[in-house]
Amino acid sequence: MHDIAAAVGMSRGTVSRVLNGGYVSAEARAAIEAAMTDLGYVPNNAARALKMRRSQAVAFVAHEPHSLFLDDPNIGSIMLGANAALSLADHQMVSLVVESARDNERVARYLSGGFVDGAIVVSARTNDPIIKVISDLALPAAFIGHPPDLAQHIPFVGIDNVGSAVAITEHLVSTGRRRIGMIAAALDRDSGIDRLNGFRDALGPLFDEELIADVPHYDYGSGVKGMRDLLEREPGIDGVFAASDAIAAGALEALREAGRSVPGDVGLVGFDDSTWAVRCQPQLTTVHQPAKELGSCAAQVVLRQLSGETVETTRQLLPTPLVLRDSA
Amino acid sequence: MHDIAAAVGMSRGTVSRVLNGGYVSAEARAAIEAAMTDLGYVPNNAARALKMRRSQAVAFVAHEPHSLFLDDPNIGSIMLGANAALSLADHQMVSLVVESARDNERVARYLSGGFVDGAIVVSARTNDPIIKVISDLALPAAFIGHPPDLAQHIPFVGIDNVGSAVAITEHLVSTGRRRIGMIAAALDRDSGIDRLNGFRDALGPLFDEELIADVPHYDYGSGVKGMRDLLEREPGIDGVFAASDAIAAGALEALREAGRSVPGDVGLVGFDDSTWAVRCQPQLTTVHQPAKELGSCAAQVVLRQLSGETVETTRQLLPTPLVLRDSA
DNA sequence: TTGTAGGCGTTATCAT
DNA sequence: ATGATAACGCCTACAA
Repeated sequence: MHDIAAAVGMSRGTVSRVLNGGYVSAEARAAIEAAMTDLGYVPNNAARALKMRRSQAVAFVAHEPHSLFLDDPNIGSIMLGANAALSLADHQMVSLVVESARDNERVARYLSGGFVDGAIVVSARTNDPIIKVISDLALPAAFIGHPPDLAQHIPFVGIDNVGSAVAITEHLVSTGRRRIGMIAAALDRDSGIDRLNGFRDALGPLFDEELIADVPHYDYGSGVKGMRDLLEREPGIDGVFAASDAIAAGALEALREAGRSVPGDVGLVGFDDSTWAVRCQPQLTTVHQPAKELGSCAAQVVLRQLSGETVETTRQLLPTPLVLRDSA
Repeated sequence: MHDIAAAVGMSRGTVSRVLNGGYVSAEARAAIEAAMTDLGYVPNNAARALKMRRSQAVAFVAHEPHSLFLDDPNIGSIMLGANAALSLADHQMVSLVVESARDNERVARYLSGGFVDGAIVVSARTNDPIIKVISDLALPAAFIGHPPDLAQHIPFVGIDNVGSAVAITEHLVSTGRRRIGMIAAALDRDSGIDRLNGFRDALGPLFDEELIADVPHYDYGSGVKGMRDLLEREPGIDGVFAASDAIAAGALEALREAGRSVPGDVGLVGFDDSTWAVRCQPQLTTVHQPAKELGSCAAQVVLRQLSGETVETTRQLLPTPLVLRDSA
């Protein structure tokens, strides 16, 4: 900027003013703009951020992306939704991946360093350093997936896993199934626990502890393993709630190899309404998870905080309509 | 930093030295560190970046992520590979999504603003502003997926699409197939064109223009559409090269609905060796694409430039071994 | 309408 | 071993 001010023989103040839209004469503006393209001037965001205490950037922090990226199509949609909303508000979304302890540490530093004005955090764990940093710095933030239990004041946007599980299970019952099992996944996260609880609640007296297969992840492999397990324990099983569509797809495979037809012999339902659901044969009846909306909603929440609004609803649940297809 | 210097009655210079490891007495260091945790000091990266002209951050720019995230599992693996490599070198990967013209513009500004020291760019198009920015600023960079045609000096890491296509096609021929078609995708990108060219080369006199189905994207839906098309044009088809595993999975579906067995009636091969390949029934014979390595390799290239090394090999191809499974 | 000057939080070069 | 002090590139009163 110094050089361009010198080039046109004016002060840097004036140059700054054409950048930020202050009072400047038409001719001065023209000359300066000419010089800018001429000398290939590019504003330095780092300097601007330092002075303004604003970077116009918002972080999107994704935990455990390994499994998420590969088998859960949601994270991509959530990102896209968030990016679209931030983009509209002229903010840059920068997404940070935390896979290792080292990452966790570094990302925490990054968040507190003035490079971002706020953060969207998906599926953080209870004791993540990230949570502490955000809380300590009062960094405008929104959580997706896990409510941040040790920082109740941080806004959270998610879905009602219990209610959704109840609804889909009731659908299974309404189709006449009586020996209904569940492939429950990720019981170390509350989405997993909630879905199981919803299932149990909805079934009431029909619930049988023996018909729960407990698998680690929301992925295809876990689905085939879980279904085989269930079939072995109860050959007469006639309904299955898979904790995710990917799991349901795996279950479908296991059912096929066992010679069971779907939905003839057994009714099968999933969760997510991801691309899996329509790839399967038969297509899956499932719970629609509004991934894109989750992302854009979280972005809005952060943006509102940034613009000084105090966010009132600290805990926001998006609707998850049932999608009835062919598998049950 | 000012406050903590004041708190211990020392100059900010000394405080800075304990941060960066200069000469400082044990007692001074102890006092300062105590004050730091006490006052909850967090270093300001923006200021440091301004002074050092180094942010310790590298951008990961993903184009057209919509289709990539949803149907091409590669982008996730590439990201993870890049992140791992950068993480090891204590650099923060920040990934930027460009979906709209607006995004493109904003990302270009972001790249030139001093927030990042370099960039990894995946599947850029010829006339992306990004390319110009990188070239103009001489920003250390590496491209993945598309060689940056109008900036030949920017390093590129990728795979040999032509060679890989030749190899997998020859395998198809070696299994005795004679009426071999291809579901060719993304013919507006050079990966798409190269795969088609490899197919044509390998087939020689066996090549028949009529047996090429041209579909827009590397996704499942395109696969079923493409295969139906092929079956209609040539019911006697006995071999198919799908331009990606997702396409092959779709083709499998179309073949099943047409009552053709794989690999009995028709041999089918894919490309990518993504999770699709092992989910299918039968599992796919395909070309292994080293997604993770692509990412880490690109990261290394950028890191080398950052450490002052002049990168010699500006164009680097990673090996793509054939993976023989059950579909051909 | 334009120039001047101070400061945002760091690091680095001098002295001391 | 430590303290001044001058940048880094930008914005913004305040003055002119």
